[in-house]
Amino acid sequence: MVAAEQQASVQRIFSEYLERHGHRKTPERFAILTEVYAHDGHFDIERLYGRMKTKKYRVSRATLYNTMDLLIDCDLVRRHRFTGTQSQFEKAHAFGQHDHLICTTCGAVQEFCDPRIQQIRKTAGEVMGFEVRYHTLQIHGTCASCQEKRQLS
Amino acid sequence: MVAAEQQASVQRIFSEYLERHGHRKTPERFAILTEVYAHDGHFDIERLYGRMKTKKYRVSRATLYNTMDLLIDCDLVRRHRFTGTQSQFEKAHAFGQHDHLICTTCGAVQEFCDPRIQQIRKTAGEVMGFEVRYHTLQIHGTCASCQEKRQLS
DNA sequence: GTTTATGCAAAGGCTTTGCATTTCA
DNA sequence: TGAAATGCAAAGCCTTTGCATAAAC
Repeated sequence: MVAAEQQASVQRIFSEYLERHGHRKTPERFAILTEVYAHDGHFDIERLYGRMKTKKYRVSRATLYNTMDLLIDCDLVRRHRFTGTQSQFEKAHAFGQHDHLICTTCGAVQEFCDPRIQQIRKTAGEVMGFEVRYHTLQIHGTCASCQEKRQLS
Repeated sequence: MVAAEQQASVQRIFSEYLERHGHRKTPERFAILTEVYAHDGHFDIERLYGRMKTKKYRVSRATLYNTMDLLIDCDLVRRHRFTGTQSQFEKAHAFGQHDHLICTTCGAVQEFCDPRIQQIRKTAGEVMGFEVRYHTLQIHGTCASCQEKRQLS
């Protein structure tokens, strides 16, 4: 799927979600969604705020926080709490499920993918009578680069 | 392992850790470890602070935060960031590895265990040249109780 | 006797809240 | 027109920091 198609797709999903829940379709909300889907990777509110400030849409931080909640609720955005108090966000639609390796030394975040996690999700849900919506798997340790640096010292 | 043996074991581990890293063996540090291992389940700093205030040892919040960092560093305590900004902690020694189901409706946290996660850890580490230390797997969704309530309404 | 840890309070950083103003329906 | 969203600034909450005091080594 090319970027333009993806934009159209997520805009439609968001629009239907807002309608279904009786929320208003404000230009700010769609502008935020557009900006979120214009980039790959993780971002925090401050970075998103900065990116939008330099463009046509200047939205308040409060609106960014509110809109993130909506986008998370309709599964267009995922929230991560890697470390510290600051939340990291990431677009979640039409992307392969992936999880994260987090280096406890340098803080770098790498992505990886293992289909076996789907089995675990399924089993856990069945055993506990839990309706699974999404998961977060973080593997913490030392990245290859920091392992090398440690050897040298 | 009975509780007393476990206490002795983790106290020794902590003592050796402090020695190895040139940290002082203060009574506060051991009192905190004792209190942490006196209870099951998750706790936050405020709860731990409250529990210790009612007992012989009255420690400052700053010392609790500092000591948690040490206990995490020597793998006696695990930190969780389930939701919100507040960290949850949990003793980590001599307990079966487990992961968490988190209800997005009521916030309840259930534990579950699936040995297949070990394979994923292993594979991810090998493929990415990553030295795995620990992982956190959270499955988010709706718990059985909240599913029932939703049906009724 | 030094150096490190503690305790207290203040500062910090991210997030939420309150309220006046705007705008969608 | 009425209800909901926005923007701004203030307030909140958890956590970290600075510094004087106390204690480990």
